[in-house]
Amino acid sequence: MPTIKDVARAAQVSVATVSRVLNQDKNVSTQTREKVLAVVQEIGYVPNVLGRNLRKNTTDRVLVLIPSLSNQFLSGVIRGMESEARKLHLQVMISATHNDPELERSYLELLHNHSVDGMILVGSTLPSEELATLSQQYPLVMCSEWEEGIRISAVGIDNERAGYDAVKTLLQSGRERIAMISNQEMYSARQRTQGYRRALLEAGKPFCPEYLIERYEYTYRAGMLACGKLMALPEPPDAIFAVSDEIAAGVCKKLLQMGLYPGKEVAVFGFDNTTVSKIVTPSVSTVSQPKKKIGETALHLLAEKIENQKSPERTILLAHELVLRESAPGKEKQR
Amino acid sequence: MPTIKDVARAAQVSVATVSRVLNQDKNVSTQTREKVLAVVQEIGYVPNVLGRNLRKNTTDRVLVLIPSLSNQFLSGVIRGMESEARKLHLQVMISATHNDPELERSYLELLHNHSVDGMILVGSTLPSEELATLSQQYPLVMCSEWEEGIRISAVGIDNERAGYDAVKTLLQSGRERIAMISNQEMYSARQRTQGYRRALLEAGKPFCPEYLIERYEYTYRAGMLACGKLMALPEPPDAIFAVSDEIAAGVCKKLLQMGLYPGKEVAVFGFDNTTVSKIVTPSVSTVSQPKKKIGETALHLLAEKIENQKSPERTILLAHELVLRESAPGKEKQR
DNA sequence: TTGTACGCGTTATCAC
DNA sequence: GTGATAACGCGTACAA
Repeated sequence: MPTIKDVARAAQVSVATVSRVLNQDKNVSTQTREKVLAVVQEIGYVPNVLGRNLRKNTTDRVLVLIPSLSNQFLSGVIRGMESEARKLHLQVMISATHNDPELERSYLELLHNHSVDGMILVGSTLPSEELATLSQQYPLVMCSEWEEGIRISAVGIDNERAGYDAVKTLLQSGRERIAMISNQEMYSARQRTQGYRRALLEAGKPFCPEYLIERYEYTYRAGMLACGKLMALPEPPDAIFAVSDEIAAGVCKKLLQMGLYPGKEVAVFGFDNTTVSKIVTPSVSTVSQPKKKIGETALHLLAEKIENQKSPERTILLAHELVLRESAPGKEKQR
Repeated sequence: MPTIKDVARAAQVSVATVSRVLNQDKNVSTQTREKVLAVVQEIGYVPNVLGRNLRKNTTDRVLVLIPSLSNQFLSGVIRGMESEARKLHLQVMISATHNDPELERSYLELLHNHSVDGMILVGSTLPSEELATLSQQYPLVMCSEWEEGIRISAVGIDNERAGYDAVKTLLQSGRERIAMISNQEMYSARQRTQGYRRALLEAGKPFCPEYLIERYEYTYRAGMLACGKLMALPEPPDAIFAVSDEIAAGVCKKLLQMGLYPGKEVAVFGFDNTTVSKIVTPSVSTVSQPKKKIGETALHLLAEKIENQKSPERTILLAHELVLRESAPGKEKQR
C-alpha cells in the first residue's frame, strides 16, 4: 500500500508538496502538480484517511441511529439525509438500536472516541437529560421524535396539528364516535393524541377514555387486538384513528374478519403514508410526512452543529398532508 | 479532551504503562493498574480510536451495503449480523446504495482508504469481475445475491430448490397452469425461475413462455400490473408464484379487484415471509429464509477473511422453509 | 514490572 | 513555489 512518502519519492518532491496537490492548495506550480498527479495515477495511491483523521481530528462521517431498519417511513427520511450529505461531502452511516438503551449508549460512545463527527437520533430510549448533556459537548440532532423543551436541535412535523387534522376530517365526514390507538411511550404519539382530544373538544364531543388505547406497539397484530377490544365495547366506535399505517392495516384486517368493511361501518385512519396503506384492501387514509425534507433538514442542522458547536439549538416543524383513501374518504362520504 | 499523556502524568507512570493497562496486558502490577484505572475514571478519559486505528491499521468496523433500507427481509438478516458482530467486538454500520453503481463504488472506496476492515454486499450492481478483483485485496462477502462461480465468499439459500419446492407444492394442491413473476436481473430470481421450470418439467407440464413474466420490480404495483397481464391471457393461470411477498400482495389485490379470491380461483405464492404476507387479506403463502442465520454466517465469513485474507472462499447454503397460508393452502386444498 | 523512543500517514507551520 | 519538520494519539520493541 503506497503512502504519501512513496509518491513524494517517485515524483521527486517533498511530502508537503504532495499533500498540497491533494488538497487543492493553489501554491503549487502547474508543472509539479501534473507530475505529482501522474505519479499518483501510476502507482495507484489512495490517501489513508486514518492518518488524515488523526491529524485533522475529524472523520467527515455522521451516524444515524434508528430504532429499526424495517421502517418504510424512515427509509424515506434517510434518503433525504443521504442526499444532503453528498452535497456537504459527508458520509452517512446507519445503525439500528432495536430500542435497547445499552446498545444505544454503545453507539453514542462513538462520539467520545471520535469515530464520527456527529449523530442524528431518530427517536431514543435514553433520558432526555442524558442526551441534552451529550449535546452540549458533541453535535447531536433529534429527528421526528424528541421531548418537549429539550435543548437539542430537532426536526419533524407538528404532530399535535396532524392528529387534530385527521380527527377533524373524520368528524367532518359525519363520524360520531372516534377512537384512537396510540402509544404513550412515543412523544409523537402523545402529541397526536392531544390533537385528537382538541378536535373532539372543538366539536363538542365528549372524550371517552375507553376509546383511547395507549399501550400498543406499531404492528398490525397490535392493531387487530386493539380493534377487537374497541368493537367489543357496548357502544363501538364508528371511526378509528391509529398512529401508524401498520396498526391501521391490522384494524382493517380485524374489521374484515368481523364482516365489517373499513370505510363503511367504521372509518379507519393511519399515519405515515407507507406502502402498506396503499397495498391493503381497502386502501387506508393516512397522514403523509415530508420524509425527504425531514431528512435533509436533520442533516443540515447537524452540519450546522459540526461547523460550530456553539450554534444555537433550533426546532424545525415541517408541513404534513392528509391522504384520503377508501378507508376514510372524507367529506364526500358524508352520511 | 484528555489524552493518554494526561492519564500518565496524573497517575505518575509512563504512557506505555497506561496503554498496557488499557489493553489488558498482564505485565502490570495490580497496584499500578488500579491507580491508572482510578485516574481514567476520574478525568473521564476515553481512548481516541483515531490514534489507535492509525497505529494498528485497523478499525474493528465493517460496513454492510444494502440496496434499500425499506426491506423487511434485510432487516432480519442485519440483526443476525449485529448479533454475531457483538461477539467478535466489531461495529456494524449500514449504508444504502439505492442500486446506484457510482454510489456503490464510492462506498467501496472505504476499503482502499482503510475506513472499514471489510464489507458485506447484500446484492450489488457492479460487474462480478470488478468485485472479485477487489475481493483479492480486501475482505469482502456476498450475502443473499451473488453471481454463479464468483470467487468471493457468499451465503444464502438454495434459490433453485426453493423455487422448485414452491411450485411443486402448487402442483400437488392440484394447480394446473402455474405462472411466475420473476426478475431477470437478480441472480436469486433467475435461480428461482430455474426451479420453477424444473418442477414443471418433472410434472410433465409444458413450459409456457407467456406464463413467465421477467421484467418486474419488487413492488406491489408491479404485481398488480403483471397479474392483470396474466389474467388477460386466453387461458389465464390458476396459480401465480412471485419472487417477493410485495409482488404477491399486488397480485392478490388485483385478483380481488377482478372479483376473484386468492386461494380459490387462483393460488398465490410469495417469497420472504415478510409482514406484508401476513397482513394482507387473504394471507399469502410464502418461502421463508433463515434471515438471522444468514446474517450471522455472512459476518462470520467476513471475520474469517479479516483474520486471514488468504483464507479460501466459501459458499454456504442454508435451508429454507415453506409457509402455507390462505392464498395457497397446500395439499388439503386439493380440488 | 516499568520507561524511552519510535513510527503509523497525514496536515500545517515555518523557513527559504 | 517548495522543503523540513513538528505535531495528532496511540501501541510496542527494546532497554533497563
